[in-house]
Amino acid sequence: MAKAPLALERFLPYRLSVLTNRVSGALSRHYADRFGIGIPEWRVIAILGRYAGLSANQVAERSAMDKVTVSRAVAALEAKGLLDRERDDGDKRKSRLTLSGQGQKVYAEIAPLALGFERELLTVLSAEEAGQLDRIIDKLNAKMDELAAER
Amino acid sequence: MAKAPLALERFLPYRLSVLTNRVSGALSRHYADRFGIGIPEWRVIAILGRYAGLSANQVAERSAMDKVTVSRAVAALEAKGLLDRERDDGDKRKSRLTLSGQGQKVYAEIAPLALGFERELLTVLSAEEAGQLDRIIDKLNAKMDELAAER
DNA sequence: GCATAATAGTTACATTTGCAACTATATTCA
DNA sequence: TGAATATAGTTGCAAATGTAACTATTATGC
Repeated sequence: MAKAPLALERFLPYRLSVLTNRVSGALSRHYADRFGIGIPEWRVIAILGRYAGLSANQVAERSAMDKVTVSRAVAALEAKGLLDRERDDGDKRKSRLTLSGQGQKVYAEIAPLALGFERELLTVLSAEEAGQLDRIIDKLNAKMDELAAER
Repeated sequence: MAKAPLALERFLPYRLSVLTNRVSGALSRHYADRFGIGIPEWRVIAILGRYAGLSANQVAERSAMDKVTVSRAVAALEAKGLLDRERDDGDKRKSRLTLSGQGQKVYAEIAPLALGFERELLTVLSAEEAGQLDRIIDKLNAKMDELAAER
């Protein structure tokens, strides 16, 4: 039984990592240049653009970022006047987060830009392949859930 | 024509990023714990394990890391006694990099571990899907080449 | 053959990030 | 009730990373 040698350039985690870095890098350059916004901030905006009034923790859950990252992104957005924080009356530990008028304007500009980038990226895949990729990512994520649960 | 809303959890760059972080994180925990080695160092080991005697720049090319990252990883590995640096006679700017005996031992331990992780991950995909994923990654990378060339 | 440009690699600095410890508030249950 | 525990969010500190500037060496063009 021949042992497969480790060829980094064929190694899936490596390949994923390289592709992801290139994609995220290219995308974030778009809005970093134009809006002075980093990836975590952009994710918070994307979440709040769709679901206004979430707490920081809820944003963290939906964005797969940890709460420290979210906390800092929220603080940065607030400082830039893109986000409003309103203390929750029922539970004073929480805040309701919403995009300010400015924030909504930024969202309205970035969202199409991001979707356009995605569309452009997907031009190299057939509709079938795009569907395959989607399912495959879901499956791999499910596997990661399983592995994470084991420990 | 209805405009697709931006749902972060369906947005490809985001999905790739989340999956990749989880995969890389899980994998690197394996060898970080056991060998006190980070991702860049592991990549250098993987490359040199297969192609001994490359220069730092050649390692950078093959590993898709920039030369600063490689430089630091090489320095760290040398400090740990896992790597030998030998000044090139023809061109004194370069060095030939090789794994030391120790380094080869680490390589011999990590490589199967990494391949085992990959195999485990791929258990959730059919052979067909694994092939699809491979091709899709290649296509997306090609697209990124194209986009990078444009600017 | 010498000034200029290119290349290999390193260093410095600023930014990002992640973990752990912390504050403040809320919940649990004896 | 009130002591112990949990949760929301922040802060501090250390490590990782990227960009730009730097050194040393080699290649190029006039």
